[in-house]
Amino acid sequence: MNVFKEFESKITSAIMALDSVKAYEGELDLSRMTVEPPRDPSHGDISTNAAMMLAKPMKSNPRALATSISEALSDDPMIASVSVAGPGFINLSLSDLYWQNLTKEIVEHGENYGRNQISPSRKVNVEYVSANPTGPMHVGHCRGAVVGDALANLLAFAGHEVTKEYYINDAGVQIGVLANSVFLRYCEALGDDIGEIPAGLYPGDYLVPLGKALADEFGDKLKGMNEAERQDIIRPRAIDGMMEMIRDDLAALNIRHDVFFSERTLHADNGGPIGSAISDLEAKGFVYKGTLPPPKGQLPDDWEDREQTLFRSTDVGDDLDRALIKSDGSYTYFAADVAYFLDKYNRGFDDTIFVLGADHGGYVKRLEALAKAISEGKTHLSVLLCQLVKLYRAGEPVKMSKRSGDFVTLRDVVDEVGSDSVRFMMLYRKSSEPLDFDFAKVTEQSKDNPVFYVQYAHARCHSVFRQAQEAFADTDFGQNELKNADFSVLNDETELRLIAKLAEYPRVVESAALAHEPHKIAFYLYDLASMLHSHWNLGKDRPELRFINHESAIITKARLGLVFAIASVLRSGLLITGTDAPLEMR
RNA sequence: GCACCCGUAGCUCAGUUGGAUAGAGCGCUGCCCUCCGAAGGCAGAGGUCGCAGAUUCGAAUUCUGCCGGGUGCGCCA
Repeated sequence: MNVFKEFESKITSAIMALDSVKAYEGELDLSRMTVEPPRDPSHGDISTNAAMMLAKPMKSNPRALATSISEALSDDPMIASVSVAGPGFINLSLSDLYWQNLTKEIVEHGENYGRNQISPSRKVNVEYVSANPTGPMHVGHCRGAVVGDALANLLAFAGHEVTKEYYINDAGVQIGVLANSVFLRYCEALGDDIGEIPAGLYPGDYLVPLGKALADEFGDKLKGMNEAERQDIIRPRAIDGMMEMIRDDLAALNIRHDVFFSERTLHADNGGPIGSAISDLEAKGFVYKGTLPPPKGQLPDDWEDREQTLFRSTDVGDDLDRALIKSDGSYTYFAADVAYFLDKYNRGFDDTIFVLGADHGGYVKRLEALAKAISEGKTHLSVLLCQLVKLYRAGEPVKMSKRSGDFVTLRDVVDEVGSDSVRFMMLYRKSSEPLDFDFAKVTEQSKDNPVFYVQYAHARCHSVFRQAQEAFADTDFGQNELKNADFSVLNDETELRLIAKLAEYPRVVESAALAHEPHKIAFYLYDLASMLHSHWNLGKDRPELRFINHESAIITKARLGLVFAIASVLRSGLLITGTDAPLEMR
């Protein structure tokens, strides 16, 4: 179903059948051979570098080799013409029949066209968001959330078995701070005048309901307890409350995780899971006691050498060894990560992907080192770093201060501009590229707003169906009927180019999945939408090309098949990005 | 000081993993609605792919060194 793979194997067997190639049996490496659409459509439908690549090891002239390969290919009825161009490219033009048959196939598969491009399927864990459960989600979390979710959708569509995971950082000192902040709100709910929220505690109003709930449940009993006792009561309730809020925020962005993994569970039994994870590392020879060198730049004032339990991560690619146990004997945050990764590894994931913000860039090498050390190279860990987002309102940067809850929450943004706009905008850029997000622009209904443009194309397709049904009241334009349309009437150059664009979709899915680049889907959708709009307008100059041909149900049916195919791919891609594919725009 | 990310049209960005004459949107100029949704389309102008070397049939893409911008950098989480 992937055109390029199909012709790759045709080309490969044509090459292997050449006498001049047989002489080199087993010596030629075809792994660098490409079979792809040429940049310039005038060069045909498919281009390959095969001859240029093989010329050197065969001590042959690339153009001569290309000529003999193309002669071998020219018998194929699906190939309309073969030509040799430039330094030795072989360009193929496919026959109309090939594209017509492909249209039928796409109609048959509908939204599943392009699915399962990658085999064998792998078991993949994508961890994303993992915001601290101390408050509502911040805009800063937005990009990683969307990119992670779309990446997970993409990998699943491409054929992997994907788990969407959220790591709850519910074990650090920030949870103690959270509990104390909630306690203050509890006192407030009991009628105390709490005045200004002291520095160091979370000031947000979102804690007020939690304080009230505690007052309802416990009356004033908590006041009589010491801090440790009441923390034991408040912490789990506070964390649950925060996670409930975060889940709501995520749901507003159309995000649902499969697994919420709690850091606390790693600290159970006096940190048993962490202890045994460290023992595991130790058994593999990666743990020692020692001191770390001071940082190279300016020396912190309170710097002192301390002997600690360290992970020899420099043996597996890190810049510095990493501390596992603090000087007071407790575990570092990273130690919990060791146990967490071991847990994932034991759950059998072939790939472990972390989607992190650019401010976590310094963390990448130690995670990669961790995976190498624990799995001894058997599992693959990768980190997708998302660069920061700058907010603008009508061209002016939005000021944000963390003080007194004066930050922009994810919910504020979603409520103002809508989930679809947020998601698509976050995906309409390579994640390694910083992103400017302008409130005014993303609500605009114009070409400048890509999500609108793509959704409009999808709605337009369905508008054609509505119109066609009016024109041909007695004709069934359902999927089962359309797939049996006579596609031989799709023979205009512009129609065939549109089909050729659809033919690229599986390839785009594959390469986006392999490279962990969900933005490629968004860009492809934009291109496809653009071609649809363009073809639509062509119907003004050339009425005979309109989708609906009032003289002929046969032509209309075939063209509606094409429209159906386009709408299916648009919808399929929009589903990966996690945005809606509306039937009409209002 | 070190690590990671980024320098492509006036602006915001793509660039099929090393391919042919480097593309799109915005902005600018000029066109297209008696006609399936003009919320759209067509055409034009606009480039030393940060700089300098290296690798090869071939480099925006790979390597090295600079320049410029961003993010981090001992037990935080």
